[in-house]
Amino acid sequence: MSRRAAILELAVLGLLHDSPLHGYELRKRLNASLGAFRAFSYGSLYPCLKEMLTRGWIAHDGGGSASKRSRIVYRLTAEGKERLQDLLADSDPSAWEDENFGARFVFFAKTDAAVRLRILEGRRSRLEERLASVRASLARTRERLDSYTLALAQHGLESVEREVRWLNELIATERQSTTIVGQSQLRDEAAGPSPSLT
Amino acid sequence: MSRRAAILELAVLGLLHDSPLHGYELRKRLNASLGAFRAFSYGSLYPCLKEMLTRGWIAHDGGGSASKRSRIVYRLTAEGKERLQDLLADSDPSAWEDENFGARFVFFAKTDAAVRLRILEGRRSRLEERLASVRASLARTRERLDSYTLALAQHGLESVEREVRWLNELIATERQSTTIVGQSQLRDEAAGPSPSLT
DNA sequence: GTTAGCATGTAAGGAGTTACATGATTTT
DNA sequence: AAAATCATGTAACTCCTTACATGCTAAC
Repeated sequence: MSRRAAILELAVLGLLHDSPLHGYELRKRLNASLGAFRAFSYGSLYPCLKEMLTRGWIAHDGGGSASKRSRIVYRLTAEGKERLQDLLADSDPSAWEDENFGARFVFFAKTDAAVRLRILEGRRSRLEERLASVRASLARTRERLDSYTLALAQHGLESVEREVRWLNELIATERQSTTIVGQSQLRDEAAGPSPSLT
Repeated sequence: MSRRAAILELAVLGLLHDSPLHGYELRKRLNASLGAFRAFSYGSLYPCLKEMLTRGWIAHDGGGSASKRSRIVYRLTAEGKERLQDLLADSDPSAWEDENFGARFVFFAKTDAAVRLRILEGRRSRLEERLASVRASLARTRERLDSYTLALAQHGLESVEREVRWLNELIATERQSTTIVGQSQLRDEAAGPSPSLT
């Protein structure tokens, strides 16, 4: 049974939400979208597709008699769409970690403003916890550290601070859109709020 | 047998290079040093210690008769020190990936300038490859992407660019130290070159 | 004297990769 | 017609976590 890695399942559902795809192509897009934080091999993708098929999240045209074999094109079912929303909305504490947040963010345009806001805020508070704990541990051990370890810690801190500022901008933009447009903006998904990115 | 994860072995050798430690304490320091990119549980640490013991990289005082049990304090052997240098110097392509680079950088002060420089340059060229491939894929697909995916890609690119600049500074500093002091600077390890970090 | 934290260890299992096996289709 | 690359799939193996089992030692 093997409780499938949420991240791979999420990514497959997200990609198939746009258009039907076969495994080989799916894997290329997977590693293009998630490329920065994660890569998957066929050895994990194909078994995952198999299981998602039995669960009913996805389907393929097995209808035709002796149709062209080779490519097996999967598409999302209605249950699969629901499942995608559930996965995106799920706020298990691990959802704020680097990889899981990244995977959710990639498919942001496929969910609604309330969920987006919750994810962004969850991520931000996760990063702020991390900042606090790193700063504390740095204050405790600063004297004992060589300059390389210090330089790494410093660079790490600044990266996290940068991400927090980025999240602040995104959150501000989301709130504006929500306030002005109200609930019914679930329709203008494809465009998104276009936050400033300088 | 299980070809042990280089990263855990490296970290243990690096920590014991400073002072003898027992497993429990080792794990705390491990997750403090590597904290940002990696965490280990006892379930991987203790078996690793056991194997490193049989390989002769580390040793513990089994000499005393019925000495205080409970804590088992490990120290680095001469072979262990060599092994640490080998691991730090090893330039397997995977050595430039995030986690592996981080682990090497943490123990930079424990190796010599030539190795440091090679690692920094290896990491930089790895990042430049990544930049090139992300930029290429972005150029190809820019039109098809929603603004969220674009924002994430943009933020990711800027993070990598920032790290490249950071590496450039470190490399420049290393080169200066090497040129001025020559080979014999292996002695002033503990201090390090103190690059500017603004 | 009992709770909390220190300290060591192991067995089962999860999540994924590598390497292999196989065949179709396109390119040269 | 050979070589490359598209396409699917599986078995073995790696690395690590979780959960458990066990006892010591300090604090209240």
